[in-house]
Amino acid sequence: MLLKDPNQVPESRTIKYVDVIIPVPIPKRYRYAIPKELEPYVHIGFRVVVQFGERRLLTAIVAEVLENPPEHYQAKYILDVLDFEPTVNATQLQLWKWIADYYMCTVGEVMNIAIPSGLKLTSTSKVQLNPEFNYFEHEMELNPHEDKLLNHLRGVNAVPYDQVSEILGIKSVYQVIKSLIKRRAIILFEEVKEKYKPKKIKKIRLRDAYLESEQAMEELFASLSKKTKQEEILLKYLSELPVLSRPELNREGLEKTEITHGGFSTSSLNTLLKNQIFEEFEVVQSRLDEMEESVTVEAYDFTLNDIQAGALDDILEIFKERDVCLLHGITGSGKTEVYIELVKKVLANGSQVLLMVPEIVLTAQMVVRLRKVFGESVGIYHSKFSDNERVEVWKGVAEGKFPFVVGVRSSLFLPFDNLGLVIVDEEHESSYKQYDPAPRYHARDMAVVLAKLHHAKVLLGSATPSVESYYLAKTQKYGLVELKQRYGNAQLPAIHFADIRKERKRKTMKSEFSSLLLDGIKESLNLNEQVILFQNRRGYAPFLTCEECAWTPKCNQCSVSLTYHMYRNELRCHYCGYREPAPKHCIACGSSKVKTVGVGTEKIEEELKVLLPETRIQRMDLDTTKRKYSYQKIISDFENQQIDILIGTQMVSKGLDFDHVSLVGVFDVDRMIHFPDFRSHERTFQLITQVSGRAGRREKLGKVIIQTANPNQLILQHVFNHDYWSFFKREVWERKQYLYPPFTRIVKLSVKSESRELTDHAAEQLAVYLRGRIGQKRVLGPEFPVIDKIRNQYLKDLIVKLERGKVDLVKAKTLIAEQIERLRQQKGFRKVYIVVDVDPA
DNA sequence: AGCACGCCGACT
DNA sequence: GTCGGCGTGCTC
Repeated sequence: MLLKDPNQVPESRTIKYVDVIIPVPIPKRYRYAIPKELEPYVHIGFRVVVQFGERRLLTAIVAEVLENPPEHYQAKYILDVLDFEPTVNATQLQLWKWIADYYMCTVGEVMNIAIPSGLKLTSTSKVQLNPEFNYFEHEMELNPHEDKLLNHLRGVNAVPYDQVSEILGIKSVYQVIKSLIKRRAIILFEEVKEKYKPKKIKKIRLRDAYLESEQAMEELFASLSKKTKQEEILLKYLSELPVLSRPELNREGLEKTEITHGGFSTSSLNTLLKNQIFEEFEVVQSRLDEMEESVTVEAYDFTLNDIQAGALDDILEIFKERDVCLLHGITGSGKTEVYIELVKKVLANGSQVLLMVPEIVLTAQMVVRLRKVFGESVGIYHSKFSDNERVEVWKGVAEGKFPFVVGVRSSLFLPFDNLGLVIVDEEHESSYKQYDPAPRYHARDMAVVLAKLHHAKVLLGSATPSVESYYLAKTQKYGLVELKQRYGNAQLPAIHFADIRKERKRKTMKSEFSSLLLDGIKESLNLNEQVILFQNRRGYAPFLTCEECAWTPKCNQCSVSLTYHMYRNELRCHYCGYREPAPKHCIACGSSKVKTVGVGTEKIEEELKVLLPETRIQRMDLDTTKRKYSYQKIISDFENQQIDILIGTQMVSKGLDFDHVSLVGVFDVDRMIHFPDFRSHERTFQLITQVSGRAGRREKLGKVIIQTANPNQLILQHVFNHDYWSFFKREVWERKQYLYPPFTRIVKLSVKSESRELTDHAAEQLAVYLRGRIGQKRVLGPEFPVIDKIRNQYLKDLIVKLERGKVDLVKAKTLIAEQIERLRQQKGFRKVYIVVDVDPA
């Protein structure tokens, strides 16, 4: 690619300009000039290459084309245009802007996560010897570094800029390079390359000449009669592809690997190619099909039952008047089928559909199902996809190949141009909220915004709707449809509580297992049924402690204890990833009485292996599912009853349907209930209800055993009765009392720095500013969070509560931003970083 | 964010 | 004196 000098003076009178979005967290607008010859090719949404600062090249998106030059500076020129079609359409740009404003970040930050990095360019500076430079004439003027670099460059083509410091063995090389450029000894240039490469497969086919007549083919065979290897290859080709009877198949050709992997000689094939009997060609192949190849699922035939059909009608009716509808359907009520019918209808109208699902629900199970119904028109957007795969989905959506997309959070940003419907499944899931990096957006809420931009409808689905969404439905902002019966009239599972306080007193506990739960497990196993155990904490134990001196290993960089992981016998920090071997003796006093405290999935697994030695047990948590397909492997093993008991974290609670699970056991609910967060009750209700939903299918009644120190807690009673409504009423009452969402909007500000004192001072100062401008009562804190140091950054939080309907949100956010700016202007607080999280999860 | 510049201590 | 560390300011 030829790059032009950005500072070159324009030859012509009228120049156009562009304002661009650059992938950088700077809130300013940047305006560039368009060179005359590129002018016809520059349009809104196109990618252009711009120089930003002295050394950086960036991929920018054209946000606006303008007639007038900037007033106070000389604009640089755009260096190149990368597209013939817009990469980003106008609606996407509107969404980006909306998100940047609402979540208080820059459009550049939105761009950064919105487009796959394969659509961005990498710019790597390279240094090269100037061929016109005569080394020997100037040898004496050079300092040792300059001399060393030039000598190195004489042997090679070009060297990446970052390698220069290695070559010279010094850190700051810029002076050396600058001086050499001045002497015209070297050239510094930027090499720009498109990162996305389509996957190509090599194919071969017969030259057409041989298919034109039987005679040609006979002559070919005759010429090969003594060349056995080559003849074999020809025969193989003809047997795989009957081109003699159907010559049109020759266009398709055969994959080269089919020949070479079939034990045929590569060199013979090469000879055939060289002698112009075969020809080689390449086709672009999609990477997207690999995921499903291993999975088989029976045909997915269904008809909606009366209740589902009724729900569908209700939804359609609601959509006549409202844009958003909440589908509250208890677990197992068959929401997915309702979605599918709805999607069919919208697609038939010629509109696009986006179905959003939380990360872990999007498994091969679901994908294969949807493929069965919608075939090639479904695009899948999963977070475990490589960047190249993402680019393929992106392009597929843009080209209209995928009118229907199933995807995670970030699929919101795909280049839809005609959305008719967005479905957000498991709408309550907190994984729809992105925390790091900015934009800290909520995909469910942004789905509503996206749909509005497209004049499309939104269906939110959940068995346990978020309090916010259900409140909006109950106050008539959203439509509401409820599915209160399980599909096929199955019953909701029966909930039992194992009172571990009583069992401990009676000494009927076997380590972490109550007798009620253990007997339940045995009973299920005896009936050849499966069991799911839920413990929402990975590792073996959350910490170690010395019985003699109470010493506990802590993370150096974070204010947490280290979690003990048995399978590697190491201690790990779940916040920064630090690992070290587990100590045999107390580091403080040398005692060997180091004990684990608390319970994680690993410990449950280990104890169970001792209690039930013959049983096939599998653990499913972050540690066992890191590889791309390991999650699916576990799921399919469990489905095929290769596993009797599945122990896991939240992962086991989501969206999966198993036919033979009769019992679900839940550990440690009390910790969940008493977690210090205004959403802890909501989370507990959702999590237990979701995981309970895995128990029992069709005619079989499932059973759930929850271990708790106090079965009388109100929230557990709501769970016991499967009573969402009572849970909701109580929760709404509390939130109204204490001014939490949906009655307020929360903006959380986290102050971060390398020193506790600095963080503390900055947070206190910020609180003063905010109270002065926003109002005393609206600002809570600052408070040190429970974990007040992560990766050597000290944290202190402030909460701003803005009453719904009373406070002008836009104004309030502007005020908040101004106070942050005001703080950052102070010399002493330059090293303080403030994270703004709007609507924190 | 990244990158350059400038000012400072600490080494040949 | 130069090297590299860190604080500061700018990027069209």
